[in-house]
Amino acid sequence: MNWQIDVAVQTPAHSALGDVLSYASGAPVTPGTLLRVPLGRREVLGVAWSVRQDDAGPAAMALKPIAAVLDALAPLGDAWRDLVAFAARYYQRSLGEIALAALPPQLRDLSAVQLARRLKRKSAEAAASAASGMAPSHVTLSAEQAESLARFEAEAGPFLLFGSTGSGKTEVYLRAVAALLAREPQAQALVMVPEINLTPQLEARFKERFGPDAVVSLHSGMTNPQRLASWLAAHSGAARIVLGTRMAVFTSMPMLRLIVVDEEHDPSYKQQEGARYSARDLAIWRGRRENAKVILGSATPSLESWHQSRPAAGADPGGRYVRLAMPSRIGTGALPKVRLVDMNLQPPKTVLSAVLLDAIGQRIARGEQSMVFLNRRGYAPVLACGDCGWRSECPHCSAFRVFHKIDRTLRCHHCGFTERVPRACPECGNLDIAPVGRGTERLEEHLGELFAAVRRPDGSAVRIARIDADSTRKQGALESQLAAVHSGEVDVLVGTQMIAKGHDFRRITLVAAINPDGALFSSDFRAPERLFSLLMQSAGRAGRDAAYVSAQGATAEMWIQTHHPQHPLFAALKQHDYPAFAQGELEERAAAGMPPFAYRALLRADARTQEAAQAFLGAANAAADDLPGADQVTRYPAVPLAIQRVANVERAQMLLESPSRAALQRLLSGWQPVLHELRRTPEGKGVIRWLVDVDPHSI
DNA sequence: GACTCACTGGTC
DNA sequence: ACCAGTGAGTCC
Repeated sequence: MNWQIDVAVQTPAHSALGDVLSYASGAPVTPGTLLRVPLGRREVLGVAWSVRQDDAGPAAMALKPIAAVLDALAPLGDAWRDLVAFAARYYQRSLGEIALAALPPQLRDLSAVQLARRLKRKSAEAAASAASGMAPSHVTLSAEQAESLARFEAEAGPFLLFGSTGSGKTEVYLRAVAALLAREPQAQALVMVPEINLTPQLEARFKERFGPDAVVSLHSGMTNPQRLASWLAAHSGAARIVLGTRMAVFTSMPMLRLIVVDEEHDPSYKQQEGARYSARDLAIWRGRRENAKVILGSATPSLESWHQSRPAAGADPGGRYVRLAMPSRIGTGALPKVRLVDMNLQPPKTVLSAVLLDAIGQRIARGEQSMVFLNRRGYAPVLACGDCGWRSECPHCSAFRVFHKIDRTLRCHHCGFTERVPRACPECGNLDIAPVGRGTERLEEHLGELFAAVRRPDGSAVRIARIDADSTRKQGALESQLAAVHSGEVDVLVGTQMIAKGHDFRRITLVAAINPDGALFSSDFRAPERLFSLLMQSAGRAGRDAAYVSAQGATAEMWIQTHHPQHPLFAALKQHDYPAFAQGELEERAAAGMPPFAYRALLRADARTQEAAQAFLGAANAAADDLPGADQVTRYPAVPLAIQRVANVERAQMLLESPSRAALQRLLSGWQPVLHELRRTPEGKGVIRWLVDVDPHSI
């Protein structure tokens, strides 16, 4: 008896190979089973996708036999394979690429025997550790929380939990999970957060409530053995709750019944390399496929989710999501007062306005903390020569290298190229080369000078700290720096948006955005949305500890320095009025035919020269004319990327746009084989790679 | 995408 | 003679 097994292995979408490779087997294999198969002269991990009896037909080609069956592990379920297949189709990647990326990396290196041994050890450990029970919650729910939970239990969803910072969204997640686990003894829940940094505090809260054995984490900051252990626990059903970043959306969870996507608006949910999937959108799809309820939570939802959760009105039947609103902050702490500083009224080149400095000074005098953020790390974004006009360009990229004063380097933030700062101008030898503009390092230094003479209530010197990607590079650095802020060792905290996300700084009563204007008139249509969300989140950092704030008699404040104080974005922000902001943005998007009222995709080409990249895109554009769906898709001409060259690779892209998602999908799938062919033509010469980005985040 | 292999140019 | 680095071709 002979069987033909079609296997998903890691092959890219742009290879001439099909989605699956066929192998011979003397015995049938359940689809979803992990296998080791020969591929060229190596042996790789694969997933059995489909199985056919192969007795009748003459062997068209001699198939290689399967090398090993990893049958110690339960096969991956139909639902998991459907999710992988959907993601591969929708995001224009190969089945194998998605499937293998969705499995823990260490599985690739284990033989059948090693895996079996490992599983045996795991099950012995599981039997030894006594099942730990749930700790009941001692928190009393607010009326809004109770109402949201009641509707969550009564309706099917998907749900958008629109709750302002401090409204207690996490408690709603915990209760929803607790109710599920109590009701169904096998059920599992998946909880996603945008950043690795946010997993430890969430993990602590979940473990406290559900016991340490019920909860596992899954994110790229873990070691391979840790990831494998978590994945196996999820796959076997032993772990009731999986916490993770976007990659966790693919975790095999046989009894998945609930998916939470916290801070669903966060751009981190969109993978930006390899398969460019949106974990939030896949969570919705997966929830529907597996009959799991989905909660998207945010204080500033993505406009897509906001629009999708609009209530019915007149002829409009409304969106597909159920909107649950929790507008109030828990406790007595009011939302912080938003104060705009009109920088047009300040002396030219002012970095920190006198009024803001005064406000920070008052906080210091009262022993309170302030947080100042600037979205640019390093000392200065450019180093320039005053004589000859030399500037610190990166030789490999079309970008400036950033001056880092701490280690006296010029670093390219795009390709990593680093050199020591030259003593004199490399062009003309002039010794007078100077930093232009400012980053967090310089801001930290500047604040230090301004407050050098100021004393804290106990007479000691003012302490200023900085948190950004540079200061937290070392393992555990972020934790220790956060701890220093919490313990009150810091008076003024300087940082990038890293400090605006999620972390509770209870004793901070002032938050300031120094220079957020760039996003107001950016060519990226999502920039205002991101800015609003960032400012709202930052404001949410202030005065979270109501008791502390009122005991101090202080009012929490959010300060914004801007040259455009009349901008409607700030008007909405002052009122903490996300709905007003969203309505304005959505009206603009509808008028301009932009997402969520249109669907988009990008085709990008990387090549040795810009001409080669554009020639490829031009040929691709011409070849798309007659494809199905083309009549409903607008194709824009190829343009260089904003940062045209990175690491000596020239980049160009073209935008596709359609009011119909289906038409766009049809065009893209018809295009795929054409693009493969193109690489072999003269127009494909010099193209290093091409890629399709469906629902791109920035263009 | 990951790998191998054949080929290049550099060095001892 | 030996290698690191690179480009082209293969993978059921």
